Amino acid sequence: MGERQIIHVDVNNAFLSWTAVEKLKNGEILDIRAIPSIIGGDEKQRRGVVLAKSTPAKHLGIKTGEPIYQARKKCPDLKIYSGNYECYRKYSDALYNLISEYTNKIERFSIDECFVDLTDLNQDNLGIMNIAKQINKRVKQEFGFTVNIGISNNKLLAKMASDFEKPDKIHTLYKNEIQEKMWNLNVSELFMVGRQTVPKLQRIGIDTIGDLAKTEERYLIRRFGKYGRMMWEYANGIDNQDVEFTPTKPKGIGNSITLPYDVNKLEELEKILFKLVEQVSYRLRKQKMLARVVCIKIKDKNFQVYTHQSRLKSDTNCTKEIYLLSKKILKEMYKNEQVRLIGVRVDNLSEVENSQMSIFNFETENRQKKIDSVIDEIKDKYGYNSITRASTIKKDIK
DNA sequence: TCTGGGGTCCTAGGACCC
DNA sequence: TCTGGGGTCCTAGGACCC
Repeated sequence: MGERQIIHVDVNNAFLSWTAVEKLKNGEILDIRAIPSIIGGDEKQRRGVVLAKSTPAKHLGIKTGEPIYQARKKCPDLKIYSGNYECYRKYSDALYNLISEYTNKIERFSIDECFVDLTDLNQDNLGIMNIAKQINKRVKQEFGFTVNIGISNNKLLAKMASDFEKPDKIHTLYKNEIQEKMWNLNVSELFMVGRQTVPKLQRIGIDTIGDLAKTEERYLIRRFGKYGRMMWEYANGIDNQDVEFTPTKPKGIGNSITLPYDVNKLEELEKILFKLVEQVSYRLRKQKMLARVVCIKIKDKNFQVYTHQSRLKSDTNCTKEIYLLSKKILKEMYKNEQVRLIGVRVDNLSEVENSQMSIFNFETENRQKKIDSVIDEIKDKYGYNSITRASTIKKDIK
């Protein structure tokens, strides 16, 4: 069995670039990629974090995920734009369709990243490089945004390679290049080594990816468990995971919201919770899936997060049933704190086909099912917000 | 006007069973 | 009668990713 040929395609500053392209298409003169600018959430709604930044903004030290007010301190005349998920979806699909012309073995890793297995094309390294160049060039010409492409024989190395110098670059990271191109990097650059782990590694004398690679594997396993093994393998460029090109079913579906102001009334939280449940169960039905576990998350005004979960009596995707359990969990866990964020997620999902309906609530479930499907149809036809349950209309939040 | 939202995976501890 | 040990399931929390 020969080596696989895998590339990782990563859109440069995706949300920001896509917004820039859309603006240019709509006749604006200014290319926001050329000035210090960010895509950010709504500060009035208390969602003011940096979601994407331009290269000039990056050079001023602005980081993704940081509060906008902090970014503004670094650059007082920073231009801030809001996001538009539908627009992102459009460009993401366009990119995906372009790559589909080469192979269908594409794993959509996120809205702006994908892995592509090009092994079946029977190309040597040079041939793969030429395909990468073609994709890179075509995306730029046909859509107006740029991508980085990483090339290697497994996903991890391809992803690491696409993260090298940006934007609009192609890099290889074959096994024989690991030492030269990857080992000198700071260990924080390694995929899956995050903020919490870096200081732990530094404390035991590991600063670079090379340091990690040369550390005894058994020692890392003893210290970090499974995660230690993974880090060691990644540092050594070992990764056997396949490109998952058949879309996989979700393991869980959640919806949470940071509230514009802190809330400490149970009835008010319940109303918000209903909206969240309505959306979660709608998406669950769209996936033709059933849930077994409901989990409620609360973040209080001090950013303390806690969760409580409970099992449903039987698998369901019925809005009312999921809501009734959600409400019960919330009531049990709620200690009258000031709530900043509330969320609900369903877990332990299964496909609708292999489900059993509980005999005991067959009748009520049947009636609820009809209500759900009628509401779903209206939502599909006239838009998600065209209809909601009467109880939530009466006293709208806010 | 200070810190989003959607995911996946892992771990630790307790309950329970044989 | 001073109290093993393996296994599974469940819950809460936390790490990481984009």
